[in-house]
Amino acid sequence: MKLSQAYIPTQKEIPSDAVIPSHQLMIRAGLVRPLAAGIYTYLPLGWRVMRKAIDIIREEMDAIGGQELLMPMLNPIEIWDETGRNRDFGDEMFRLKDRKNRALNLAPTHEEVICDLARKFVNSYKDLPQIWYQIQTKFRDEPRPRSGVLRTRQFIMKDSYTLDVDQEALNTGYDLHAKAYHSIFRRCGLRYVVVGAASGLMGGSGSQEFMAESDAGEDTLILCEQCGYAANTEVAESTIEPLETAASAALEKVATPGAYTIEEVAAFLQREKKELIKTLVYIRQPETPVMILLRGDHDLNENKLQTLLGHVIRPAHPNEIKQICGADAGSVGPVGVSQKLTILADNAIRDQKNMVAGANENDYHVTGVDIGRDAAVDTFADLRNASSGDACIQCGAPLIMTNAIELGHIFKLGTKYSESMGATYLDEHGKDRSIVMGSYGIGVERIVASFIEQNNDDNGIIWNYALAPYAVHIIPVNYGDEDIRECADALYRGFAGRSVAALLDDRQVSPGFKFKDADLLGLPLQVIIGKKSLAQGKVELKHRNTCTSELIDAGEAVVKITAIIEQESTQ
RNA sequence: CGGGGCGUAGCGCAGCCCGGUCAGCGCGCCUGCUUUGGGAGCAGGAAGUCGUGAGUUCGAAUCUCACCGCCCCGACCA
Repeated sequence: MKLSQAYIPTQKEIPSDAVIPSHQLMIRAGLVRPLAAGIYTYLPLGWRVMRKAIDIIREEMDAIGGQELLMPMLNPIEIWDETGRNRDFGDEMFRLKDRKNRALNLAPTHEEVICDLARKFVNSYKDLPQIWYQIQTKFRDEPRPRSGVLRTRQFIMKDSYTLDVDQEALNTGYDLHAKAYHSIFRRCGLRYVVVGAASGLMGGSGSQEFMAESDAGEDTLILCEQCGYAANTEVAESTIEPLETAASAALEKVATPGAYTIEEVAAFLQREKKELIKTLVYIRQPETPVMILLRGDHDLNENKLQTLLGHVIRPAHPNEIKQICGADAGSVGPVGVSQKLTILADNAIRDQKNMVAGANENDYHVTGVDIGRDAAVDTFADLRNASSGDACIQCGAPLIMTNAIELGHIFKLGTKYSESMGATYLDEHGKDRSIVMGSYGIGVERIVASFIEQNNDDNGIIWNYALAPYAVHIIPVNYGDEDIRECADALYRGFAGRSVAALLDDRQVSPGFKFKDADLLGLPLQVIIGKKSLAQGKVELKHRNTCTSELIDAGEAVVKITAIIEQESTQ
């Protein structure tokens, strides 16, 4: 491609509303343009990168026996009612009506359509297993689109689905996907980790996420560098050194005027935060109140609470707390509270003595609380967020926390969808059984954005060969100079003849302008053709990643560069 | 959905407090000449319903109200 004719709108200035590096660079390098909040156009250069990622995904999916298909993104709402997810997705699903007032939605994912296909066409165990996948646009009305293309309302996803006879067969399809995902992300050149995760709206018995380590990530991971334990904080566990057992003390009610938060109470009573009991009140839907006790320096993990209770939960409203406990949030606690209340406590406060809790009377706390003696705890469980410095549950080493971008997520769905939609097959004994399903997603934009987050410098993007929109950037310092132009054109033709994707900067702009643009676009190789070196029959070959350059014979440049690309592409 | 910020030329911004030659700057764009190894120089030029709508006022980019849009933090998030 010749830059003089290309639609690659680069810009020097950082767009004011882009905050993270990938977002800034994707706009500055002319990869994408926003149309509305969370909705982007992929410009020619950006789409070339997307296609390269898609090609890699397609190759690896085909390699595990996946069959590509394409499902409609416009769905009749009825299939979503069958599984209950029309309700569960809530406002996150785009809904619309057709001219006959029939309810439709834009698909946020495709389990329902897959299940509909499966129940129509899978009859026998002989039809299984199947791996079906597509690479297609998804729609989600995110409450808050953000971070450029990392969280958008319309995005491209590779989603695949396994259909199997039983759990064991599902495990095989699941493992194949894990293998394919490793190949995909490794080939893309991403630094990533695999973690245990929560299944959320998808349901099912297990899931793992493939996470790109990045400060821009919305997820937080707990990692053990010693034994490799890795989990999303949604589900991460840790062990805590119990506090050295303080001596039991008598209960004492003390006035704590104006002190409501853990920080305020700790400061007022001159106790450490971890000596306080953090008391929260939640409602197990529809209306059962539950009291949760945590150590003052710990945070509740709602995902764990929800899993424990097996119901949808929500924090109690202030007026509910007042009604249940007789005091406002900030002054409530387990001591002397109504016996009807279920009290759950985090493992970390089991057997702790001489702690401080709210007195269920505004502006009062009680000291000397002995959990075993004074709090009618129904169940102790792991309810807190694991945190950096906690001990690993596997090896005891200190855990670390890191932010990450969710690249892919693989789920063992089981029969949640096949049962509700009646997707069954006949087994060897002629018995009707539900198809066992798995579901597996990859966010294509997130591959691109994560790569840029992990591979950039002050001057711009640093592509690898796997994702680079073009492999070589030809930079004639002065395209108006006849010798330079002839050399540049010859290289350009030479690359075209060898199917090497090359970009030729044939614009009449200053050399500095071209260099800045080339570094911004970040193609792996730059061939710089200047008057001085060309007089010696040489051109300059510059590597974007190392910023090193060498002079090579102009006449051999095409052959030599083609060889370099072939060699480095396969590493 | 809570909290904060923003909306003025294609992009980045000033002007708003204190209403009245305030329609302005930089980059980009167009024309001409010069220039060609790190976002060139000179000269000339085009371009904005000041987000939208009401209101206050003799007069509104500026004050008031409502609405719309965008960004950030939180909630939420397969």
